[in-house]
Amino acid sequence: MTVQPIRVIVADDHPIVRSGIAALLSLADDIDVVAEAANGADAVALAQEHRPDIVLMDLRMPVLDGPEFDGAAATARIIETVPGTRVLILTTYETDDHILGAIEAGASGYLLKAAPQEEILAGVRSVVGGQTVLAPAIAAKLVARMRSDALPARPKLSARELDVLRLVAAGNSNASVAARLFISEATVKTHLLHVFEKLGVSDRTRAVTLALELGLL
Amino acid sequence: MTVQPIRVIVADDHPIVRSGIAALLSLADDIDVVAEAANGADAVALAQEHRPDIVLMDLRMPVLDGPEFDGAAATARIIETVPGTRVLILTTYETDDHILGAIEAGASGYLLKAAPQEEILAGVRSVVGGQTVLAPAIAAKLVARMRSDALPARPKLSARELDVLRLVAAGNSNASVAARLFISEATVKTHLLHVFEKLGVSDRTRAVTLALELGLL
DNA sequence: TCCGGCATCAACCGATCGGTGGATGGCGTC
DNA sequence: GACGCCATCCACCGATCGGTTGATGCCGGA
Repeated sequence: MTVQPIRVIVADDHPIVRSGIAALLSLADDIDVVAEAANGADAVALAQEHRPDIVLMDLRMPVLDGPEFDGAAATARIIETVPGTRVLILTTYETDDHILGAIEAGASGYLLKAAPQEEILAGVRSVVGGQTVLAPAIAAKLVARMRSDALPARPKLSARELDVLRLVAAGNSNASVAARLFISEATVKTHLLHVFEKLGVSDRTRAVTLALELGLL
Repeated sequence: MTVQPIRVIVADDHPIVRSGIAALLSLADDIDVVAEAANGADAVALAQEHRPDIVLMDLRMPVLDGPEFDGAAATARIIETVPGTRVLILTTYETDDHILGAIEAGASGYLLKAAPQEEILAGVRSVVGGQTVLAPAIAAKLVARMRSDALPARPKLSARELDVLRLVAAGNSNASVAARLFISEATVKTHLLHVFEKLGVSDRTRAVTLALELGLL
């Protein structure tokens, strides 16, 4: 009674890398490389044919004639069309701009090609077990990204200006803002004019959208 | 010539958990527990006093009198005031809503209390080495969060209504929108009125902010 | 054919907005 | 004291907005 091995397809445009990964995986008794793909389109076709447990996907592969499939697009296509197959992304650099694209496309793991062999094998086993795997460097980038999303620049509107702008953003007229803040409409308009000056805009709507973009609201 | 051990403070409001973690860490020759804290304020004070390599921080601790410090706030305070000290967050549940707060506060790692002991020890060593550590379940939550951010709900404004609304959001008057879309101002106003109806608002500013909230723009 | 959704357009009118003069007073810093 | 920033306020006026009437025409589906 033998345990079913993890069936893997390796997708990378560099033959040496592809063979190297395949050779590494072949050393593991519980992993079986069922096919190799040199580009995204082949990866999708082979995945649909073999229905593997995992596709090891290089993020950066050339886009060939016909349907355009870079790593992220191929990932999305596989996840969409081959139920039960997970995609483990291999990237060369942690600075790879396509990482977020692959996240959005539904990949289950992200490892660096430069990772120790044990880490890649462990990653394969974890992903089959339903886990999400992030190489530490990629986790750091992800965290930094979320941190930068959360902490945008902090400018220079006064507390009162922000009070007024918040109420305007919620759809209040100047008269309504005035009533809510117990001030006159003239004061509201003055605050708004100051806001317009500071943000370099000339209408309330743009003031609000820009303030949102800048994280002021 | 002995290697300098990793100096750790353990912060958790439950004595049993605290002792358990401290005992686990004491088993490791390269880790030295220098203090224990029962709440965020104590964690901050002890970190400032001992300047450890790492604070193991429970995310959910009661907020006591005086400065209010839950796990995330204490994390921010430590990172701000104790250079060289990193914070490794321990959470009970991967569904913990405070995880993102801790990320934003600058924590370097996130592990589940239920993780295997080796994983916690490895996490401590990795974080001291400058790496970011994510427990798989937490990585999955982070990834899911980024994915949901990327794929917001998609409602029911027509293409033309969205065209108009986008230009309005950018600060264009109705006349300017009309010129840019090669239509009359009356048409712009009609589209806007339809947008107001569909979104249940009565002014352009609120239409824009709501559309942004709903992911329409 | 009918119907609904969408895109386009007009005229009119009251409400609201944005801009442009002004103004006072409080506070903190030099 | 002078200065800058902030908060508050006024009157006036042209520009713009939102709402309310209408209208036509195109397209796709039943």
